[in-house]
Amino acid sequence: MSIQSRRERERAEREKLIITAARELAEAEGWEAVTTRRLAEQVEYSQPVLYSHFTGKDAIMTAVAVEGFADLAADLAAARRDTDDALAAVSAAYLSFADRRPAIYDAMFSQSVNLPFATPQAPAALHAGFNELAEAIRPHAGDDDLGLLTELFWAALHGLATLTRGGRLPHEQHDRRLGLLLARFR
Amino acid sequence: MSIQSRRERERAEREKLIITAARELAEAEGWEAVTTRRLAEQVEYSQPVLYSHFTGKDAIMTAVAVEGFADLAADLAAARRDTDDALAAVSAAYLSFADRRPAIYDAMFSQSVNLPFATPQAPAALHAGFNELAEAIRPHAGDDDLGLLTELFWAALHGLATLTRGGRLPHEQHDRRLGLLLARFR
DNA sequence: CAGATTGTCTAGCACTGCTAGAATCGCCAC
DNA sequence: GTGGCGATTCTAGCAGTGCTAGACAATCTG
Repeated sequence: MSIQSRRERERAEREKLIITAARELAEAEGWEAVTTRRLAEQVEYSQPVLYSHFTGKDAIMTAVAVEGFADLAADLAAARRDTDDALAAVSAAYLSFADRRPAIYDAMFSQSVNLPFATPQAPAALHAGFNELAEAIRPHAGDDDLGLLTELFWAALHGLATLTRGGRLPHEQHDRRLGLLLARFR
Repeated sequence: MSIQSRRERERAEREKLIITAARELAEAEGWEAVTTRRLAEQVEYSQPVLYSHFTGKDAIMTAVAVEGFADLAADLAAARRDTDDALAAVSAAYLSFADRRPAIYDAMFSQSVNLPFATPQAPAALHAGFNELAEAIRPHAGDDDLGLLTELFWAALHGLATLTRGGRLPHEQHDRRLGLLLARFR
């Protein structure tokens, strides 16, 4: 019993190590630099070990994404707590997250399609983040369906984040663009 | 002179053939199925021929994207012409394009980062499409900067398109979400 | 028709994700 | 302690990727 639980603990630690290494490598050099070989070298194990923890590279990216949802939800919650203009603060925190951690943001919202999203089976942290957005919007929802309106607002933030990141929108007027969005939502 | 112009013509035709084959393959099976080998087989030449036309696979995707900008601009222009609610028509046309032709849409807005965007060097078709959006928005811009507002509206549409496509937003309430967006922009 | 040039292809490099089977390690009964 | 046994980990390799050097063939010129 004890010996088996130690093994499971070690296994869990190594799994965490893999996820962390993947995240750091992706943050430093982008996901295309995260190869199974480099990842294995980073955690000082051979490639096949990765496959005893995850079904494949996609699953590793998904695990990183799930971590990211928790981080994002925490950022949004903190932003909403420390201000009296919740909508502006939460929006800024969201865009800041996307800007500071583009690789994780990509894993969360642009890649790894295998995660359940708009269902109860979605990761709890994802619901938590969505709820932070929803609470920030609630005062401005009026008669509109809060869930739908939150989805729309999220989509707008996501569009700004991805288009800016991909060079489709210039960084310059970023704040004014956000200001326009906020004005249209209240 | 004549003989050289014939060669250049044949070369241009073959280049067009490559782009068309890449687009069709991507539309049928997604970009991950578009390998240089399959593409070469499709156009009935060997792989290195591709590299005498394009610097690499990215350049081929970019060429497909440029074609896509023209198609999208045409769709938006047609939508704006045949209606008296320009904003709704253009928005619906945009989302319809993203939904019907996801592979091309990805090439245009999610991949192939090498294209100049928010500069005069951007492809003419891109400016044309942007202008269609801007003209649809102009009546509702009020005192806001039309360019920035158009960028914002575009970002919102883009967010809706990509999140829906990636399974992040359920298809179901799609129309109501668009209705909310339109309501907030006029 | 010979020679030069242009164009094209064959073959191969270095890399990818992933896996079968060999080798090694750690635990347990004796 | 020590041998044996299972679980774990590694070495080696497969089939595929984008891309390219150098051999080959086709084409036009004098």
